[in-house]
Amino acid sequence: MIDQPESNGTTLRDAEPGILAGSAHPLEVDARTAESLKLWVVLSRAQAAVSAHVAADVQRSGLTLTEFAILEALYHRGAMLLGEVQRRILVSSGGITFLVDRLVAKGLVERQECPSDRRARYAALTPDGEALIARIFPGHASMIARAVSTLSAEEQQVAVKLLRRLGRGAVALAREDVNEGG
Amino acid sequence: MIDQPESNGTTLRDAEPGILAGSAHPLEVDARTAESLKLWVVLSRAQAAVSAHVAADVQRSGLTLTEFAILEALYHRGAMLLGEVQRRILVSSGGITFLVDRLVAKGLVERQECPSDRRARYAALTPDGEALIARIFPGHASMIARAVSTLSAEEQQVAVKLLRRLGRGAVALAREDVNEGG
DNA sequence: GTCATGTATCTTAGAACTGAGAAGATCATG
DNA sequence: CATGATCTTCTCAGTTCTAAGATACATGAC
Repeated sequence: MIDQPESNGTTLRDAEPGILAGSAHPLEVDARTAESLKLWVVLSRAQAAVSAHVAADVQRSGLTLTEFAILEALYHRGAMLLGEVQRRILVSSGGITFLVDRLVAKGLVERQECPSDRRARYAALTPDGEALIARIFPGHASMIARAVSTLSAEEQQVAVKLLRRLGRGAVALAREDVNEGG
Repeated sequence: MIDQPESNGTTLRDAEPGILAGSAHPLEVDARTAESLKLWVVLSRAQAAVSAHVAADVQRSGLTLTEFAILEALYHRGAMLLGEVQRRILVSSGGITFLVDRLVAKGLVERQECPSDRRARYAALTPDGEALIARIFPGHASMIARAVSTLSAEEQQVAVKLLRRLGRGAVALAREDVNEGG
């Protein structure tokens, strides 16, 4: 976590990427591009702000955000191949090995062989892991609800629609680039 | 970056936190909370997806995202105290020392004494640093505009308003918690 | 069969941080 | 001016993760 969490009340203050009036440099982009830059900034800051809440909550159970994401995925989806978990929580292949190792050491997760493919392994919750996630998930959920409660239910629905489209669009664009560039 | 970027076309696929139909467990939260959880998931995924574009772009100049954020802040705001930069780009106090050291080693940034407070140091762009950021910023800006172009200009404005309020609200809530808890 | 290619996980080195605390400077107060 | 509280940066050990390659298995063409 970032230290000096309050200092002078300007932590996480509004972005104002400096492109606007009062900048040390003249305007360099048109208004439309400026709005896109602002979107990128507020998107990152909102995510960081909510993430700080979630991380603090999860940390009280002795878990990192990423560890919790794995437990939650296994809880709600059942056992999954390591590669599936990896793509779902967006870490590298080395990262998923590292994380599952750590959860195994904590006794929360176990590896299981895959009968149809001897390269692959399942990750599955142990009884301890299932008990832990079942115990903390409800509080976790209401904690998130509180963290985003600045938006009304209707506004949250609008935000979900826009963000889902934004995310999907960015992923699709990245795939296009890969296909054209490679 | 995460490897296996395409594999089976389901990377970054839609979240569906597993709380809905077909889950291995019964519904555990009400619809309102489920929508908040979904907001948290799509927020994180959208941020990650756009961030991947930005990081790839910036990496072509031999910079990390965080290094670029520092250069951009100094470019648009002029020299800043290390603590100001730290709060602006959201890293730890150790992190800002580390990052500025690295930018100094690259010849892009220099430290300057603060005449009114001998504890403090300014970070300022060197001519090389200024030339670099001036050269890459326009392309960077249009690259971001492209990454978020799935949303129309009007939708981007709506998203900015909602995300700004969401971020501010979450930060305010965190401060409340600190004041009550400490 | 066997060869080439692709896939799934693991290993390793090291990059990019965080967190705790030290050291020095400043500020507020009596 | 003391004295203590608070900043500001820096140090350093440790954590979390990435990238690249290794290993082992699978799959399809021949």
